[in-house]
Amino acid sequence: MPGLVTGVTPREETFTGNTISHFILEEVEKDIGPGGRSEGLPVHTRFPPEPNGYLHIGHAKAIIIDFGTAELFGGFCNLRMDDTNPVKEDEAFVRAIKDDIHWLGYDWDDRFFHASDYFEEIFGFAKELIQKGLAFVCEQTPEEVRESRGTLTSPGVESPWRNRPREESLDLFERMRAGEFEDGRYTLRAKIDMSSGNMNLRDPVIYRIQHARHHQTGDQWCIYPMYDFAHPISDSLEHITHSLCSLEFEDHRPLFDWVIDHCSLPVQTRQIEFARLDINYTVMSKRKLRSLVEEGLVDGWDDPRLPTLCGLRRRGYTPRAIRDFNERNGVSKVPSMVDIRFLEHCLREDLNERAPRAMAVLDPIRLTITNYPQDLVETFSVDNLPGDPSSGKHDITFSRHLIIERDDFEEDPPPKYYRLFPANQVRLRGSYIIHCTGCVKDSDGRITEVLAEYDPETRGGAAREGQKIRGTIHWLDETTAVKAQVRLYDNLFTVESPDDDQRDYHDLLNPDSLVVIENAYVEPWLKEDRSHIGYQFMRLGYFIHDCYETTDENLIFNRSVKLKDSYKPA
RNA sequence: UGGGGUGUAGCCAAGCGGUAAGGCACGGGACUUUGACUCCCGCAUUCGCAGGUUCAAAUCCUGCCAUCCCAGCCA
Repeated sequence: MPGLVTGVTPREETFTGNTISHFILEEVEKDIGPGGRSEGLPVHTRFPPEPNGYLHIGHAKAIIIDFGTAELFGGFCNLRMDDTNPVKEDEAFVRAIKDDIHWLGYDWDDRFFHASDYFEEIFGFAKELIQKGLAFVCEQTPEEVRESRGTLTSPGVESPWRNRPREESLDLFERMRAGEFEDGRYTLRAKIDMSSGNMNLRDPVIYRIQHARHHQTGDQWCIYPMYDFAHPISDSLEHITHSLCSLEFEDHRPLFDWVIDHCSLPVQTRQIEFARLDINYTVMSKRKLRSLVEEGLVDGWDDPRLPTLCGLRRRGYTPRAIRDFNERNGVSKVPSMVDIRFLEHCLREDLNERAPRAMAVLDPIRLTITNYPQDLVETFSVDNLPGDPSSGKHDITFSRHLIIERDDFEEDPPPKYYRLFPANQVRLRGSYIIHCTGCVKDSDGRITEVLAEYDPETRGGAAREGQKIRGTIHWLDETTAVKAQVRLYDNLFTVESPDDDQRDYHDLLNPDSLVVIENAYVEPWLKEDRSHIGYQFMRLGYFIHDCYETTDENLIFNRSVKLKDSYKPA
């Protein structure tokens, strides 16, 4: 089944040829050079998703930076599940996360890890801190912690337990692990600086009691380390030289460094932050995506309107287009909002080069060639990619009754309209040049049929000597066309940044984000053919078989992206 | 007198003391058996603002302004 998971997308499918250069690469270069902090070490990065949701295109940026940087320097990139909070996470997401990364064309070989693999070590480093007098077991309630932390502009107050004897903290910490206390009774806190301007340094909690079953470690633990403690340790234990993450972790870096400095760790991992990807007319937050799915406003996590990787895949986006998009966007620290039209451009650019061409009619009207023999059926062979015989060929049939697009005919055309209208000539792509002789209407005045005559001299669509044909339209043979359902997708939201909008986001949803066309028609070879990158339906856009619902008998196509269209009625 | 970031075109983004790359979008034209593609042309006398240093400043200095992130026992 196309579109379903099939392993790592091969290199040639994702190759972009872009030259990549940005500030992170420059920093890494310095770090591994003479006198650098990672001198002599192989560049080693990691992609650390929390297994609590599906990956979206924002994660793709991180993946491309993490794996891409390692690749550029001939190093390694690990995949690590950041699973330090058992109540929020689930093994079920792991499979999907791996599939999406593989689909993007990256692989981690045997370097798949969990932060939970290091729980024992992390516990040990916590004890080291206690022994060094750099951590203590605190008995403050969550409310007390909050109150004594101070505010952004005023310093906090030290916990009364801050100077508890090390032996006492050590004993309590061991008993926390042993399960002697209920959730929330104690925490382990780093002893740093309650008056720091950086809230992260005001004696942060680094361990909490949580009697919850962990999807990896089961009931082995009832205390779990916090991200700020577990992350630098996991990185260093994996010999990660560069821990690349998004901007909101910038003020966690002093804490990251503190942990690296005070625990006996093997590698001085360096954290470097970059701006996360944001795209207009959509939402990227896990919370918003989840609510769209759970409220049934979209059709699951892989709804083609969503920016999730599984959604984009189903929509017909290619890994190459997504990589190209990210590489061309660049990496910086400027909080940015990228125009979705650039994403679409990258997809078109990829598909234009390799998507087979076919004809489809979305809004059909009959075209009768009045001077064409009643029972004749001709067959034309056309290139899958016009002008590129190596792309293969497929047959199309021609007969007296054809199907064309309703808006390719105008009884009374506006200026500069050069499709079909009475007395005008037009080419039916790949077959004949015809001239329009009129149309038939029903009693309501609605056009039911367009009439034309063909020129037998123009077989194949070639114009006569000196003849200029301005318009070429797509068509199907009524006798062979196959009915299909076509799903037209558009932006999910009507405003550029649903996130900054005051209004309820339900009111910002685009009512036309999905338009289902039940009786479209396509060429018959699409019943059997399954291009994994989809097709260009000429003059309409790029479309792909819906990977889950299409069958040989019941064709369903998703529109990946429209073709550009410079036609603007005067 | 909190801390940490960021300001170059409508949107991304190069630039690293020598006189504003590139892409998207947009406008115009050529070509065209897809109003697609391709190809031309146009699109910042100016880099958040104000001073200063310099022969020379988007790049260095000072001040100001705007904007984003941080007060989970989330990541």
